Amino acid sequence: MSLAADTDITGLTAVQQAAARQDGAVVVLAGAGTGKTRTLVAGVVDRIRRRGLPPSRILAVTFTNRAADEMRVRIAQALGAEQTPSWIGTFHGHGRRQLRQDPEIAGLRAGFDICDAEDSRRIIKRLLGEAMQAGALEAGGGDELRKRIKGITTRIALFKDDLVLPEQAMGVVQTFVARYGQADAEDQSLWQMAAALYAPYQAVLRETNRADFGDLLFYPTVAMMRDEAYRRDWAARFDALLADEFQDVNRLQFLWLKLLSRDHGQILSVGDDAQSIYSWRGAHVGFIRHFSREFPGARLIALEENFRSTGHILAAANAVIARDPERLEKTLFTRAGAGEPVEVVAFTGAQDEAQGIALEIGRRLLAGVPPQEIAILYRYNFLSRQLEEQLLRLKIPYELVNDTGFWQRACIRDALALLRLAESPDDPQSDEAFRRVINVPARGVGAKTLAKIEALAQARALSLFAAAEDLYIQATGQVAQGVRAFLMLIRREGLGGEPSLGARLRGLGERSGYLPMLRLAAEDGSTGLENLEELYGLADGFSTVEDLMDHAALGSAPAGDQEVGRVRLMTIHAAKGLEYAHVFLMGWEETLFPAPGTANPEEERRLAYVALTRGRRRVSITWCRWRNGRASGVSGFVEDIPPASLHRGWRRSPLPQL
DNA sequence: GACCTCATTTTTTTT
DNA sequence: AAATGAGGTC
Repeated sequence: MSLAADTDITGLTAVQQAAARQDGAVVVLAGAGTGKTRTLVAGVVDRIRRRGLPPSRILAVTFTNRAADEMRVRIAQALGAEQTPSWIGTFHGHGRRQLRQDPEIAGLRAGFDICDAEDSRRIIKRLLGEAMQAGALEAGGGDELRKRIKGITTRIALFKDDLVLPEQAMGVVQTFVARYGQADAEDQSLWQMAAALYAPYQAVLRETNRADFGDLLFYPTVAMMRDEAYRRDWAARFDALLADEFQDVNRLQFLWLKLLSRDHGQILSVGDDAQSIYSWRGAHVGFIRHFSREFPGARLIALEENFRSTGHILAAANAVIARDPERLEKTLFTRAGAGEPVEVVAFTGAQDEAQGIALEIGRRLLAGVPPQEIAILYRYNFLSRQLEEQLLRLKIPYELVNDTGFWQRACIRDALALLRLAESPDDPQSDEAFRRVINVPARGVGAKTLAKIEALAQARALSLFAAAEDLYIQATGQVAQGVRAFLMLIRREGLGGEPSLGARLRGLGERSGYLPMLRLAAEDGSTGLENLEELYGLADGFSTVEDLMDHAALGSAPAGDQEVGRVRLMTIHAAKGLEYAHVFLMGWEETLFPAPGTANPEEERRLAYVALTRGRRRVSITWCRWRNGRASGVSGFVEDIPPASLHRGWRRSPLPQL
């Protein structure tokens, strides 16, 4: 899709336009490549320009920051920046905004921190440890323990996504086992542990004035359910709601939208049930499939003309998804020609596969295909490994598309923890940050010393930082001196003085010894320094520490992410909503994809559908007979593709136009 | 008691 | 890529 066609709001098809102008509750069933985003953007434009609604009274919601940014840019292009609604954002972003205005509904104070999945896991780890010491729980050690920490954390998140309160959790365990689980003993006990730790976990968050991802929307929604006046207050702020990717909303998100739109019933939701791929995050495809049940009188409009792919690619995708019996009936068609059949190429091993793909990409690049028009998609992240090696070997420039990577890197989080600690050293809210940085670089504070600090903090109701000050104030010796220097640095920094956030971060990094430590390590090719430089630049774009921290937690990748001249590597999930002229789908083996023994085989099928429909002109599926010493056949999805649209082996045809 | 190095192992998918 | 665990040294 060219940029011009993309941004031209007037150039809509009749159906798209009807969808955009439709009044009341409406669900637009928009197949892949049918102009979903254009329609949504046109919907916003229509509400402002034709219906005359003030931009400030329109709320549009997406799942990813990328989608929100794209929508904002397109609306700004159509209407100008000053006419662009400020309530365009992700569910988490909106929830954050609402909770920042009313933190007391969650028992929080102004200035609460948002903690991400890693922070959550740290809390669960601590709680599990305490429960084990008390003999209340048995959670094993090592790998076992790590798995359980993760399992419990994700399950608590699923409780929230389904609007389950801590005190209700025990009662719904069996329901959740049936819905998500393998129903084995391990799964059962994980759900039970999650239910048991849910309340203590929330207590820790509240005591340390923090909210996790789920809380951002959970508390506002619960508050709106319980308190009609509160709900009305919020609902009255908006005249119209618009929701993107509606097939992936979970119960919590659905209810939030419903509570906000109940009074006027103005909600335009857009989605494709055939592309619902986030049930593991609590999404229920039923919300879009039975939309009119929840919004009586809702209109359903289907977009079926695909403007993206050629005929064979669509035929393949249609055939794969046709075997999902639950789906809403809808068949994509295109006016573009038949194009090239989908290729399927078999390899003997994983390395051959990676090499084969790299070589083929090399050929296409030589033939003049721009690198950014090529994407390699895989089911699991680990599949990118060997591919990267081969691309490096052939000197093919590539980019790992990984939305959240940057802000989760250890060095970025360390730097931010330093800043958080300097901001409010006496607040227990900063304890997690303290734990993170007190011994990086090494200052001789290990587990035993930390335990001593924690005990003192506990006994005297101090922050860890304040407790450490007390402990070290008159201690002597090499170690104590190093720690004391660090404590004093933080204490001084708190008094402020540095002009910009970037400069403050840099100063802290320098004087805490963090940057010098990285420089020592940099000789063996560490990327930490580059990342930090990027952080310093980005940080200057924020006016408050809070804004910076929120942004870091909510995980949008730094801009400058749209590198031209690089082949893209990503998971199928990450590719949703994107399109490329040339798409490689690797690892299509029956032992890998669909994932064997999955609780939700239909979702794997939809994932295959998403994968196939990313391609505009050429789609190439690869698989190998041996991977990790195990034999496998080709994925069943390949068998579903009509033979007429399938070609075995690379096709040596002249390369089609983009 | 703390810290270093080395090897091992891991992963569905992510806001 | 990063988070562990073991085993050895200071």
